[in-house]
Amino acid sequence: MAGTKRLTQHDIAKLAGVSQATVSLVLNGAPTALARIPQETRERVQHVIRTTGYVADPIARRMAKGLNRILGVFTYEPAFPSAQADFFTPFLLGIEEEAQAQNYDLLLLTGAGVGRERKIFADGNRLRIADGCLVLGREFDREELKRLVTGDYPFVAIGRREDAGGPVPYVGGDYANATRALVEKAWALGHEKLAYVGPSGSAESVIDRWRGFAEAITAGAELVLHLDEVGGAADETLDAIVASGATAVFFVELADAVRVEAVARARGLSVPDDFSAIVLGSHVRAERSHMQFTAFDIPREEMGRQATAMLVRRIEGDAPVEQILLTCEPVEGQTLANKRT
Amino acid sequence: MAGTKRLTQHDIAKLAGVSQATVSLVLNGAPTALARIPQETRERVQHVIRTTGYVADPIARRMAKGLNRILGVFTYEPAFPSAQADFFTPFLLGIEEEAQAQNYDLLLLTGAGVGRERKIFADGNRLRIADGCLVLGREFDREELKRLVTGDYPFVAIGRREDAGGPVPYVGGDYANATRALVEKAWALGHEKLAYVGPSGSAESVIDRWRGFAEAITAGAELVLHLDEVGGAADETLDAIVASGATAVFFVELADAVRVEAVARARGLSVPDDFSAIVLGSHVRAERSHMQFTAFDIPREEMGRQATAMLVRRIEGDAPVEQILLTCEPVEGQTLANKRT
DNA sequence: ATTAGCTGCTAATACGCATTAGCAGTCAAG
DNA sequence: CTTGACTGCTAATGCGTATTAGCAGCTAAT
Repeated sequence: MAGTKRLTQHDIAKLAGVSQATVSLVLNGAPTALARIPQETRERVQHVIRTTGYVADPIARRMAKGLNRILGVFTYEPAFPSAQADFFTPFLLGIEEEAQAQNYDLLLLTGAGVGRERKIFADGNRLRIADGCLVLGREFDREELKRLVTGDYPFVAIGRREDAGGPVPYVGGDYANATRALVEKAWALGHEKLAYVGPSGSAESVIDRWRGFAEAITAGAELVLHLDEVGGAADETLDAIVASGATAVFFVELADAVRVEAVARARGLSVPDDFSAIVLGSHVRAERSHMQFTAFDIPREEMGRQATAMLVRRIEGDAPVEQILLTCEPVEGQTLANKRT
Repeated sequence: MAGTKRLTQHDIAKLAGVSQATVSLVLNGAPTALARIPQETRERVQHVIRTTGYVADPIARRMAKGLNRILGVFTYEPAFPSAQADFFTPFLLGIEEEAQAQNYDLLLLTGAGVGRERKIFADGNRLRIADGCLVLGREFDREELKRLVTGDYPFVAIGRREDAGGPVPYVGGDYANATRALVEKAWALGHEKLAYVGPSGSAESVIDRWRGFAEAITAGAELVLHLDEVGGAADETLDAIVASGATAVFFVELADAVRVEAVARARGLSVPDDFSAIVLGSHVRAERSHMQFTAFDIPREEMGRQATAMLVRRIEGDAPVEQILLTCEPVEGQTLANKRT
């Protein structure tokens, strides 16, 4: 490994019989400056560069210029490990695509620490290696977010975020309207007694769903059951649903829907004949379940792409704070019955 | 975005009433040097650092020290886009895990260029930002590989690679022996006429499988059919298999096996009753196929982990070239029949 | 013949940090 | 009271590049 020293512009300069500054100018001088270097000299320098295979050290470049075409990606949970893999992958897909299109590389902020919880500002703030960063995760640390907002470091959140000492630039999914649309659809199909399985607080994504649900329900339908805690025994959840007389059940988590449906089937109940089930979101590998739930689609790749584009805008153009919510199209599915027929 | 200028050690120094050098020493001076700075001064500096939230610029750090705890990950194909996603993800999973354990961040080398083929040495060699890099992909550019081997930049390939101007450090899967084991198992179960569907050349991974197969077959079995081209019409492949009288067919690609089996079933033939099918490798989402093929397992995550560990060894310790082949355990499956009973 | 303007370059500096040599002061031993 | 060792720091330098100011030589215009 210890071997040939890395070539520098100085070496090239000596070989070409010019100064280091000239080499730098030949490589990437402004047109006005380049105009003052005759073709002949330029070719001499280029030739040396080509034959030696010299490439500028990006670190030094960044040192001098202040930018290095790297985007940081910070995830509050490890990006790949199995459980999460399906959650982050679609985002990363879009991010990588757009980063490539914009000619940026990606720095996955990983090291934050084994076992300990991940913090953006934890260690030597390796973040600053990147020109800006994307932040993703189900729940954000509000203190850190505040610090980001107040600071002068370009970043974009994936997923809507409440103001934190100022507006947060983000690209999110419009869960509220998507949820509302599903509620209204259920109402249109004759469902008047509704149940909601999932929390209504904490993370923005959860709040938005509940808000969309709550706003739509004032239109006439009735909320006959709201189970806040998730992941509880599917048995009990089903009991509660049956007891409530709900005809349509809205699940925040696909997993809950899957378990409840399984238990229902085991008891001889049928979805959607005995009650309809609607899932508020799409989940990768949903196809594993043999049942196609009525739901809405979260355009994760597109969110990644747009967030990346927004970040680049902020880095390069000093653009103002933007907040984008992407439409989540409904997914037909087979679990929402028509009560009117 | 335009806002407070980034803090530097100089600012801290002024605030604490010391020199920049002292700040640097307090932050990360060698014990011997630290011993010469009294507790009181150290605390004063630390206090300023804490209250201002200063963090050292990693770029400048790297500039001065030469290392920055970043590992590059170069993929010859885009890492996430759907088709490839399942191929790279398991590797990345292992890589991220180990990188985190070793406290390194990951730089995904992306930007190489839209549309054009990806080259390690393409652009401004952004590679050098990282302290070393992992290279993955089905097929490598041999010229580039040679340049890497000859150069003094630490790297590790994932997957076995032939010498390229010198031995290539890698962590791969032992496909040859895994293949041999499956052939011998088939032989032990009474299969004497074998078919091989898949290429025998080009990429190392393909060569190894064929080598393992060819070596095992000398033991007595007979190769009655070798279809080199893959992805051909499954119909014709099946015709050839049937005509050859082979009792066990080895597939390099799972996809081929799946298609052939489907066509066979459509014709009223059964795997493994009419002929056995063995797949030389494991594939993510293999579970999608309802048939569990007899195969061997490729420990992709472990490969990622070990490659990362090896790379860190090379970066930090100037370790010699290592070449590791991980054992690929056989997967029982239901497609290899016993002919002896 | 002076000036103005152009050409073809180079010297010098900044970027933020790590590191080394060494300075000024104190204190104890000889 | 000189020497040496030790303490508590700082000045200076280098890392490899980008960038700006400007120098020397020449030509053409006044």
